[in-house]
Amino acid sequence: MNTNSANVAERRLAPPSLAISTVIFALRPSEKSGRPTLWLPLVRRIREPYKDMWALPGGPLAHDESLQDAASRNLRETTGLTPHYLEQLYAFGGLHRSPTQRVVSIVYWALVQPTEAALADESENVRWFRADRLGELAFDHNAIVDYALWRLRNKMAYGSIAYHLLGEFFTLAQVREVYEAVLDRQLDPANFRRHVKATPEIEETGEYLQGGKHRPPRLYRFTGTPGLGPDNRSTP
Amino acid sequence: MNTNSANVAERRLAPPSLAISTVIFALRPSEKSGRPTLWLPLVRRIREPYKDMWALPGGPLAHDESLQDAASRNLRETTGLTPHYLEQLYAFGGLHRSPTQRVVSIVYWALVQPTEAALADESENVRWFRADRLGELAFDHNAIVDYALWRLRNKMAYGSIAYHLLGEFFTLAQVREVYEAVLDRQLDPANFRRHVKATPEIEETGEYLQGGKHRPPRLYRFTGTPGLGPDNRSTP
DNA sequence: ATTAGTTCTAGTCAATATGACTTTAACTAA
DNA sequence: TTAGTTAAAGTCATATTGACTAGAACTAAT
Repeated sequence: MNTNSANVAERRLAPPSLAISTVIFALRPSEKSGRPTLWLPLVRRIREPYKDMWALPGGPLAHDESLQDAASRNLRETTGLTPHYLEQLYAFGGLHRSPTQRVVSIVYWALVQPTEAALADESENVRWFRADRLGELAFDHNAIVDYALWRLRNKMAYGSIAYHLLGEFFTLAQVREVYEAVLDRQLDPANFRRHVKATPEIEETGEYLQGGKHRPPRLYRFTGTPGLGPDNRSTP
Repeated sequence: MNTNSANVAERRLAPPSLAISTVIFALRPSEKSGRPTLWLPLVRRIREPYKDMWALPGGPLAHDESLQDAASRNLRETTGLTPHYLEQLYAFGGLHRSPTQRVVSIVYWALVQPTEAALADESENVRWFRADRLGELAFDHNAIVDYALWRLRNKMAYGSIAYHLLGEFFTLAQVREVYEAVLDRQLDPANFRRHVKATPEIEETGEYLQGGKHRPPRLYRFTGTPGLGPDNRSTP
């Protein structure tokens, strides 16, 4: 608690510093049920404030990169991932987000495919957590993740965002599992199937997924693009 | 065009500067038809770059105010308005938004009621424009306004945002006019009425609007709150 | 005072979308 | 061959939506 008057004076003079952070979602099989669940990677803080606590990956904005590039680079540096979906979440700028200085964080959120997520770097200081079992994070990062989850559920209910959490080919049951994992409720398989098949961006392939102990399901492919925002183009 | 090497070196060293801007929407009667139309206030730039061009109201972020407070203050200082609705739009951080330095702008958008908007300060350097007839603005502000309009239309199609552009009491026809102005298409009065009357946040008053040359319409009141985001709470 | 003109308001009706449910198909494992 | 499993298609009742009709309630003109 060394908030002496010199520090306060310094803080008042210095402009707010700008940081970029990312919330990265991927599906991984739950340890117990084996069903897909939402996970996200966090990094351990190695210095004060909040030393040793888990936090969202993030860092400063380089002078020669756009916000989106900074988020993308950041994500690659900490986890080795290249996301299929990356969008701005929100700019967080409350006065007391960090105890030592005023920080404005522009936060992005990303979706990565499970094959990629499985290869992601994990180490002493980078670890994946279930999105619904995070514990207490550094700064206001719990609130940020909550908001990202809320946005994800919202987009899921409408747009065709679920496909960015899947690989190139998938069965309709897999799509349903994504929805069930994110929205956290069961969906009627027959009605869900009817709904998805009415989406023009979903294309039948001639292939079937073999290996199950039941009738082999047809494989589909997603032909749509992410939405359209001001930068990359997206956000309803 | 004085981008000499000294300037470039300076720019590379300096961290990106942070600014807050606002897109302020209000309804005003169209000059020709008299029907309500979307307008927004712009300020004339009094220095380079883009000297004498029109731009969104904006300014720096003070050290002791939140992003939302900064937007709110900014809006009050340039137009004298206190909006009923204020929400973060997007953080714009492209590399070449400003020719002289790297600027990251966190942009808010606001809705004000027509009674207020009518009282808004207007001067040599502050003027209201029809949202669909802006001409060329400074920086990337045309793109920002376009995006704000897109977001407004999106929210309008779903949520109960239209009421923040109206006064405390309104007729169902007035609500429909707001939708028609923003979405730019005609709506069936009877069906629209059925839709709005199914909204629980809309409350009948015992009053009727007199003075028209036809059957006097009932007045209604909006009892809902803005949505819920991370700060103020909002954004689907 | 009557009538025409206007918008408000409450309905009808058909088409479409949605949720709950049933049935048949196609595979594996015993 | 049969039981078990999920895929896939279809049924049916209900809810929502768009297009439309008709009476109610006012003003303005005749």
